[in-house]
Amino acid sequence: MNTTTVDKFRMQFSATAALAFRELYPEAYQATGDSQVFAASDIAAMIEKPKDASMGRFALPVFRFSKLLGAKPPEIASSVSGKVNNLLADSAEAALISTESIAGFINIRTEPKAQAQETIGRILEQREKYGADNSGRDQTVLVEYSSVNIARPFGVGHLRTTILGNSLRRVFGKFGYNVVGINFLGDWGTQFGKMIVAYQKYAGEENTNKEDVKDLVRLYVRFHEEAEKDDSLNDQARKAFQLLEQGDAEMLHLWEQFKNVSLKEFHRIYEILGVEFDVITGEAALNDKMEPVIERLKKANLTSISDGALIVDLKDDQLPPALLKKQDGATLYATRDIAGLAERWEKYHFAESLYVVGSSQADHFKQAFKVMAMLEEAEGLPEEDRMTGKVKHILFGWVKFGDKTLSTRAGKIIFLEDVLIRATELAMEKVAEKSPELIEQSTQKSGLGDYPKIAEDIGVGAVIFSQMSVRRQKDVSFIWEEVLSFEGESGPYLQYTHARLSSLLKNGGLEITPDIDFSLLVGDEEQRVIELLDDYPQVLKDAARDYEPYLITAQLLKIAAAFNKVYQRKDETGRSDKIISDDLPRTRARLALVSAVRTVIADGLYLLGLKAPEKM
RNA sequence: GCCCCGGUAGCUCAGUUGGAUAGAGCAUCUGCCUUCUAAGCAGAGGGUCACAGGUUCGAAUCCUGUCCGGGGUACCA
Repeated sequence: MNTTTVDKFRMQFSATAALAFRELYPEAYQATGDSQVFAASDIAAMIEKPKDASMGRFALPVFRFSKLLGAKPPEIASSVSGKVNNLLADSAEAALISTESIAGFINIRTEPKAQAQETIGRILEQREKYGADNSGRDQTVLVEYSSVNIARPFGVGHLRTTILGNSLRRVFGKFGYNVVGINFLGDWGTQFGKMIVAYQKYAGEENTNKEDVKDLVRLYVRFHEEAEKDDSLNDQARKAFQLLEQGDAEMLHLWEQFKNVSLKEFHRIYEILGVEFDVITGEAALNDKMEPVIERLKKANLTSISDGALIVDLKDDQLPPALLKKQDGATLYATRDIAGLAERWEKYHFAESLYVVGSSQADHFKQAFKVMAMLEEAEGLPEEDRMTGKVKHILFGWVKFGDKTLSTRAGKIIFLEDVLIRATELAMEKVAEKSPELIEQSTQKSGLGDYPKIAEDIGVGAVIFSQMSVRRQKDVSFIWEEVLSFEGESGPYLQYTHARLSSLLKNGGLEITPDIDFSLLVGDEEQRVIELLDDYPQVLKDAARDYEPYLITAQLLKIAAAFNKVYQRKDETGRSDKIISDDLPRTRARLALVSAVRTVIADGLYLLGLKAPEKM
């Protein structure tokens, strides 16, 4: 199991503090025993991070001991802090931590050299495995994401699920899970009836190129316009889908055409985004899986007919019944997701199955999960055979368009590709301005057109970052000037820092080894960087626990900022205090730090789905 | 109506398992490139944490109510 430096020190402090309490307050200790509040493990659990890093590596607030010990918090903090220091002075590991008390808090500092040695040593040894562990071994996690609709545009609205899911897939992989990333395409349903009707009616007069997704989208939009005026079109669409579901050859043929054109297009976009899947399937693949589940539900007496539709009454005032079949007998979205739940459980027996889908579908997933829970209950399955509690809806907010020019064109589709192209164009301008030689040397071209790969990496990085810098639940504002900003908190800022680190290592030209003089890394700025690196493994765990990759984004920004501070530092005379200098031991120590920072930033960028350029 | 989510600096957001003077970025203003990438760094100004009660030694954080915004509310997905 991977432990961090601060964990180790925290345990040492907690054990010593427990002893200090015992010796200082023998009466209270007698009364409560160490199984209550004075056990090292209880104290460890109370430890928190100081508001400001300069106050110490970690802290113990003692307010809650006040009543029990009949003393004021500052007094307790002061005496316990003193006692701990005394006890530590006698121990073998004497000087590794020290404490001081301030207004009810005991602040604990770690000895800088030890902190540096432990953390940097660990990163240099473990490299890209730093922060990884095996806690997920032999367990399968399914992550469903992207799940775009066939024959519809890949719009910016789909960006969030795609980016978020791709990142979660990688984060779980870091912990040794067998992760299965699933792209569950919306390739079935009444919408295809609409497409088919639109195609049959308008393809001729609109001169449609059926190989072009944008043309198909145009037909789809036209259908909705016409249906506004003529509701019978919707009936025709439902009819067409019904025929499709019954296996009508002509309908199937058209459906396959639409599907192939879309898939080709999607793969191109995924390639550009660097998004990967382990399984690409779709609702249509569940066609023969729905009846068996419906049969199970019927057998369990959970179904009923309401207004001519086949439903499951969820016995819940908060949830409407789950519809399995419409009046006309055709299936619905819920039917397919329920069938999918059953199928995936049977196939994978997952530890967790995550659905990365927008918050607007919260009720839909509650319904589907509830249906399965009721079914498992009714069938009396043993606990280990139930998926209940293992399936989760990983919801996220909308992508909002705050930009005025866009909102006035509300309803108009914004193609993701156009966003990516614009970002890449801007990145290219910037590269041309800063490092023109990179464009001249560039041999690899972008999938977006005639752009050098480096411009794509940066532009796409900026777009991905815009989706990964905000908490999941929150709506994210899509504001062109912010998405395309390459300064401050941005993807390119992280990438730039990575390029700078890479460049330093190259210029240094030294082999990076852990046998350096760690006492050369005890400065405040260096220590700040090292502490943030030390926190990284815990951040990864939190990101996995909360399904929140943005935590990684936030940590990388802190690390990059802290490092850039070291990089730009000036000495007393106002000269810049360089990483690489004539002082060989110092250069070696600093390059070891550079190398460790680069390892962590590269790893984090990978987990977020951004490229980590060596130069830019 | 009911249910879910959100409301923190001019803007976009962190901070919400209760803790120490509420933090970043953008924008505005002031500095810093003859040697390691200035896509950077240093600094300034900018706050009724939507509002009102409550719990607590301590509330942006927990509870109750109100207001504002977004979403959902069976035959779309």
